[in-house]
Formats: sequence, C-alpha cells, structure tokens
Amino acid sequence: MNREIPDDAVQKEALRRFKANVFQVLGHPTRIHIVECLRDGELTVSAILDQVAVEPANASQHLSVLRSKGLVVNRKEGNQVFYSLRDPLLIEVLDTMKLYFKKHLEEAMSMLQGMEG
Amino acid sequence: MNREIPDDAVQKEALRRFKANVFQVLGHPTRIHIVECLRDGELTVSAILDQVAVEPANASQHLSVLRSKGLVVNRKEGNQVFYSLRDPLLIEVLDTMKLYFKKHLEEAMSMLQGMEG
DNA sequence: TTAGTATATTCGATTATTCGAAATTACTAA
DNA sequence: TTAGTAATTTCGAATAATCGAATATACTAA
Repeated sequence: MNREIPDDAVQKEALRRFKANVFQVLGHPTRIHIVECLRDGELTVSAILDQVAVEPANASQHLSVLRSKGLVVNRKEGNQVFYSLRDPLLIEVLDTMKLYFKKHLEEAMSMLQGMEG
Repeated sequence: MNREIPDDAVQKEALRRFKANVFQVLGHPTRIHIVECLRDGELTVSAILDQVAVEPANASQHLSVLRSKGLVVNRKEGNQVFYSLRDPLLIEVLDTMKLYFKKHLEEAMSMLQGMEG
C-alpha cells in the first residue's frame, strides 16, 4: 500500500488532521468559554455551569468533545465531577491567540457585525 | 436592549465567537496545509496547488474561507493571484501548537487510529 | 428503600460544512 | 477576435455539528 505517496507525506497529513481536530474542538464559543474557565484550575461541572450559561446537557456534550479529543481530563469525587485542562500549553496557545485578537480587535468587531447580520 | 446581561459579558461573548471563528477556520486539514505553505512567504494559487493536492475548486473554496475570516490576504498580478498570511502572529500560534503536538505525539497517533477506524 | 442532586447519554430535528462537477470571470498571447 | 490558462463561483448531494428534551446513571442523605 501507498506505492505513490511517500511515508513522510502520509505522516504529515496525519499530523495535520490531528491539528485540525484540536482546532476544531476550540472552534466553538461555548468550548472556548469552558477552556477559559479552567484556566486557573479544576472546576466541577456545576461551577462551569455557573459561568457558562447553557443547558447542563449541552455543557456535558461540549465537555464530552473536549474530553474525547484530550483537551481536558476529569476526575470524579463523590457526587461531582471535576474538570481540568490536560496541558497548560493549551493556555499558551490561547494567550498567543489573545495577542492576535488584541491586534486585530477593531477589524474583528466589524467582522463580527458581518458574521451575524 | 440587554437589560439583564451586562455589556461586559456581551462583549466577552462576542470575542469568544470571534476566537471560535478563527479556530474553526484552522479546523480543517487542507486549510492548515495552505497556511503552512504560506509560512515563508506569498505563493500563487498554482504553487499552493502543487503542494496541496486537491481540486482547484476546492482549494479556492478553502482560500475563500481563509480570506473571509481575515487569515490571509491576496493580490492579483496579471493572470495570477498571490496569497500570503495576514499576520505572522498566526505562525506563532501554529508553532505553539507544534510544541503541544510534539508533546502529545504518541497519544495523538493512537487517537488518530480511533478517529478514522 | 426512597427522594434528590449531579452529570451524562440518546434521540431527532435543524443547520452548517464539505466536496466535485459544471459554469464563469479575468486575464494573456496568438 | 479566438484559444488557452488561472482562479473563482454556483449548485446539489453527502456528511457532520449542534441543540433541547427526555431519559438514564451514579452518588448521597434521609
């Protein structure tokens, strides 16, 4: 198999798919919100719900996505489930992004108008 | 309007939507590939097509997404269109991500198996 | 056991993304 | 003009993402 495409290219493509997957997980406002909430440490689902005002079922679904793609981990303690970020490096990505956003804020805002208009 | 939700929260939510939008744009392997191609400078669509083996129409659609969300810019020169990254900061995001990926490569690979299996 | 709280899963409808094929626009060179 | 290359747009079908409602599981306390 793979007589024409070199192994290297196949692996690079696989890596790109993986990257795309991670970005896609971050590609939803509610999931971004959840990740931001977890910035300073672990939280229970209830605590997350206090900040991220969505249906519990919906939050669970988003947490499930974050979990399945390895961005967050969870631990159970009695009645509750605590979530936390898998790797603080993710915060760095978000912080670099924050720089990007700050820089492009003005155009970002006018762009937002267009997005939902 | 917005009698109950403070302005600040509304703006934060707007910003999150914008961030999500950018991440979503990066949430496709072909678009990641295109951005990576543009890492070292501008390229014509043809040159991009040489590296990213997809239908021209498909590449155009992805470039259109990258353009409309402001991640790339283009200029026309005669018969051809040159694309380049809007802001090198984007590369930094990608580079931070690269660290993340390197760190999680092993699990990443087993995760990829699950994704397409 | 029963009732109550915390979280997760399943289901079905809606909306969004994605792709290739076909048609289109914009240039260039003969 | 005509033919040819570069890039884009439109269309329609297939697939994926999203949400709330309803249901289910797991734990706790009475």
